[in-house]
Amino acid sequence: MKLRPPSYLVLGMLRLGARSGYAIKKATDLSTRFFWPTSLAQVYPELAKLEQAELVSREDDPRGARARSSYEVTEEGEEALRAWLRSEREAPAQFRDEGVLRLFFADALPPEDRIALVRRLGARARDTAGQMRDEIVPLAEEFERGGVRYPAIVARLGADTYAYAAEWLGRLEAQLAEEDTAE
Amino acid sequence: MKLRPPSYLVLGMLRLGARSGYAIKKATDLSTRFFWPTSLAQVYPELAKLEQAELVSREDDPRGARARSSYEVTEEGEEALRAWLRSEREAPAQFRDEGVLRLFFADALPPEDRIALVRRLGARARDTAGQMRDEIVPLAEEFERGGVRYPAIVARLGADTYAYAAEWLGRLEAQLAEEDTAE
DNA sequence: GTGTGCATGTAAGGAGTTACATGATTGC
DNA sequence: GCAATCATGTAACTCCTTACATGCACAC
Repeated sequence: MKLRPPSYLVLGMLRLGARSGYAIKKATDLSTRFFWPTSLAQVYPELAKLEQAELVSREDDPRGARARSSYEVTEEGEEALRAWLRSEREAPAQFRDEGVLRLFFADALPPEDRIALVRRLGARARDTAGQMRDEIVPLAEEFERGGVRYPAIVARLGADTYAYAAEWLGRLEAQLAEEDTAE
Repeated sequence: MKLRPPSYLVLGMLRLGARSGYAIKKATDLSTRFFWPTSLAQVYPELAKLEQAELVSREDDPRGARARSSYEVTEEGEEALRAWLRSEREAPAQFRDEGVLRLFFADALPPEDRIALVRRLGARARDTAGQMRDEIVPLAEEFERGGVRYPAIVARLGADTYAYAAEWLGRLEAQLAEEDTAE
């Protein structure tokens, strides 16, 4: 079985304490969502493949009459995760943002529409930064108190970087508004 | 025809002076690559669809014996581009970065490997920032001298944001190194 | 009793990439 | 002469998302 980033996401989340496929998906929504989102339709088949490869082990763990599977990372799974974490080969980061694409072509708009576009982008960046600061970072810091540090580090890196971009766009907006009134 | 971001990418690049499918792809590699990459296998079918919808017009424009199509944005195409630039609806930004995913799970590694991982991430961010600063920004500034400002604005936003992330990771690396020697 | 959350999966479709296929032009 | 670049397209494949399908548990 060829392991890809979604495999390591599942492996890593199990290692951090998520037990079911559902829990893994929920955990990603509260943490890796901003740099590696996933869906249930990815998680369940991935778990099945990892079980077949004996990188995770499965146990029945029903809640009342409702069936549930409880997964754990095996020793081989841990080893595979560490090997990936150490490996140098890596696909380049992929960023796709329709908002920035709009900004790139903004010269086609009249000045007031350009400023509105910059304002919208700035507001969105502020929103994202705020969401990370208020929702993602505090959750990650609970793990940090338990000795698991890196989720909090990544959360702060994300929050700070988005905040930086938000400020940058704020300054641009102010500058454009000034130019506009100066005429 | 339903227009999606790649359609507007093609439309916008034609508007900025690219004439052929090949030229559009080359232009994206030198500008939008970091927030909206594309491939020739996307550009050519997109051009054909846009022509059918009469948002672009095509002319034969051979170079010697080699056939070439020269495209131009029609009035309807301009209008469609402006409508998109003004529209508020927008898919959320998508960022996928295997490097950051690794960092998120870095607690599974021994301290020295964690530092090496942070160092690699920092170096990569510095590389990207440098590439933007040295290759993308100067090219965009040529357009700026011709009155087309936003490609340069976006290039600077990207270069500055990556530089910020690179510095952030540099500080983290220094801090981790200090903790490690302190023990 | 009812809505929200927990829980597990499959099927179909969309978006984008890499590989394949071909050939002329230009600069060294 | 040869390599890099210009130029156009198609086919196959991968990855991922949305929609579909189902049903229990728990809190209000």
